[in-house]
Amino acid sequence: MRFETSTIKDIAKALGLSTSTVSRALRDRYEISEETKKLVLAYAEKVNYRANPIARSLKERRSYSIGIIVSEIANNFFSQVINGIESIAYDRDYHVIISQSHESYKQEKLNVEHLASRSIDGLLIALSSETQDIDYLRSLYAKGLPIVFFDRVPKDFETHKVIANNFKGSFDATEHLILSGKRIIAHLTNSENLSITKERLEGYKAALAKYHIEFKPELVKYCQHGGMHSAELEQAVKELLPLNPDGIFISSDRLTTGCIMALKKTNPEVAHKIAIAGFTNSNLVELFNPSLTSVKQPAFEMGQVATELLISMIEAKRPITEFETKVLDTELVKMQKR
Amino acid sequence: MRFETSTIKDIAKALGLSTSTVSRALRDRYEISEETKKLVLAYAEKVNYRANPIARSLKERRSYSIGIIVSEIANNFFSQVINGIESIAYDRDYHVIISQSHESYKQEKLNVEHLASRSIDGLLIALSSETQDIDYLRSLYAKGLPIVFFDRVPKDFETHKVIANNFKGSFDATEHLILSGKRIIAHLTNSENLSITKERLEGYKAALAKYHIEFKPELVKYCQHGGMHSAELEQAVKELLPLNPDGIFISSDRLTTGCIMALKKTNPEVAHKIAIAGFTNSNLVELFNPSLTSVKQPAFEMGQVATELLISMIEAKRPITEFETKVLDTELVKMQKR
DNA sequence: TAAGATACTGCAATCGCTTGCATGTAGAAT
DNA sequence: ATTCTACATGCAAGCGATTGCAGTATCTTA
Repeated sequence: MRFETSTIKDIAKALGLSTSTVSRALRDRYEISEETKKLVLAYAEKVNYRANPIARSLKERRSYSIGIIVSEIANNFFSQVINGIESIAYDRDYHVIISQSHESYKQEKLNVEHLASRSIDGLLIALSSETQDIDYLRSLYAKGLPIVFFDRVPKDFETHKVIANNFKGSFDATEHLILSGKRIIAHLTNSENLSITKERLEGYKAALAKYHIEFKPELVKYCQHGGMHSAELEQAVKELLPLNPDGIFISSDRLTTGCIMALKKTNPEVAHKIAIAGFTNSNLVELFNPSLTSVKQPAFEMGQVATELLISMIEAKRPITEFETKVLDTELVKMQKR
Repeated sequence: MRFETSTIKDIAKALGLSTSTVSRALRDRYEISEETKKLVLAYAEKVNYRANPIARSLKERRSYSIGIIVSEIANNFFSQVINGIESIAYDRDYHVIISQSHESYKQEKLNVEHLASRSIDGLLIALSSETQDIDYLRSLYAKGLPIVFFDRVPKDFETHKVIANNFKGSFDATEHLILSGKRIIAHLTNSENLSITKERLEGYKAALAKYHIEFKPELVKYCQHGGMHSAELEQAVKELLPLNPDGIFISSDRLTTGCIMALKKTNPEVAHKIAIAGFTNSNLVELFNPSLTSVKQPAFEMGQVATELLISMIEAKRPITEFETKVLDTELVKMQKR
């Protein structure tokens, strides 16, 4: 099966022009007379001509597409980020190619390298929870692949980054729990590798400190796989409950929903007694039972900002030396009274 | 900024061979001596050579990528389908490019045409709720673009299709409501254009008929935009409530969550009195309050089957004349006692 | 010894598009 | 009449990989 379309050559032949003239007419170059342009444009329209982007990519050595790596698209936060990315990319005539790491380092590396070999012009990436070694990214970056990190960013990698104000988001959520009378506040969080894990832990600690509540390391549980495995979560919950927490602050979308699920499953009787505050961009929070206080990240905006930065890198005439880390504010959505 | 990689030419120069020899060695052709092959392979490995897929696509007139159109990736059903698609596609060395129609016909058409011009080898599509005119798809299909429809399929379009057993899924859900004592069962559903809407309505009617409950058209509410706008849903709920339904059967993922949300928002006092059964692939159903009975579609499997069919079309030596419509069974997950 | 078989390797065209350079024409300026 | 400028168009190379055909070297076989 072959997919047939007309080429610049067909147009040239039909109009008795050379391919160069046609190409230039289509690109509206000054060398071509208005008359010829009209002729070409009209004919191109008639045969529904579409430039072959593959050929153009080969010639111009760029593909007008940008790669995205997230852990899961079935995650409210990431799918909202992707919507933000698309909204900007399509306006600027870029295409996006989405890949999922499923929180696996191996998968992430494979996907990135696959994308890179498919001539993406730039990469937007949120690291997987397993990722520690980012040398493969450094090497691609050194070869000239523009990269912008968002949400989960590496520590020492000089490029643009876009993150939420994780410290403040965590601080606010924890403070909210404290102000509603909770004193034994557990913290369920992601892999220690992640930037967001560290920042959110700091916010949590700071809120405790402000109200003179002692920080107890045993109240912090890390989930290596970011809640991808329910066993991991149930284990964490099982270890936390004997410490009698009256509140839990949870640091990611998947963990938040997963933790409530685990609580309900393993200890339904206490599920309603523990106040929960967590990061989540789910638009179904209002339906949850037990209900919770959520920290919403500006996901859509994050995607937009990251994409703008990436495109600016891609289209930069000369190497960029000044990099920004944009920090966007989160929003605290307090638990509904019921 | 330019992204530098080594080409076949570089290898040829370094090894004092011609590009054709290198190309043939890499593709393990019989004309090349074992010795030369080893040499080339070793060097290619050393410089981390990756064939430029753009160049290969141009030469071979195919891109090894397949396009996907869904209404929203932020939808459990679709994101699971996508995971199924990926699982097969990557195994067969295809890449996937995902686009969202956001339930808009215009957007859908735009995206499909964009994808087609980017030389996708085939298309997997679930129609938007607005879509009525599929001539643009017919024309691409006629030009040789393989297309497989899933979930939301058009009526008269001769190609492979993969759908859930919507009739049975709806029948089971409605029957379940009846067996739990409900008698005034409303039906909240998608745009009338969609195949799934018709099939699910039939299942609903059949269940009513089986128990000699009269079908009342006024108990059926259509949402043109598939629940993309909350106003639309709230309006539907507002019109339904005066009819005093004791059960509602809802026919799509987004509508199901949206409807519960609308109920809670506009009429919290009755929200718990109405039994709800609906299609949804959300993995958070257990958290919902009020809880509900859900019809789960075999989303992952649907993606897999559709992809296998599509790839078989793409790789077919001669035009295909026999088309299949695969029907996959749904699963009824009954409401949890609380 | 000549001719054929076998094993390797390279030349060059091709996919569709872009673009530097050369060419050609007409009118204006010297 | 000669030179210059402006405008319009075409030639051909090149992006990276694939592949039909041709060429060379070595070895068989009659």
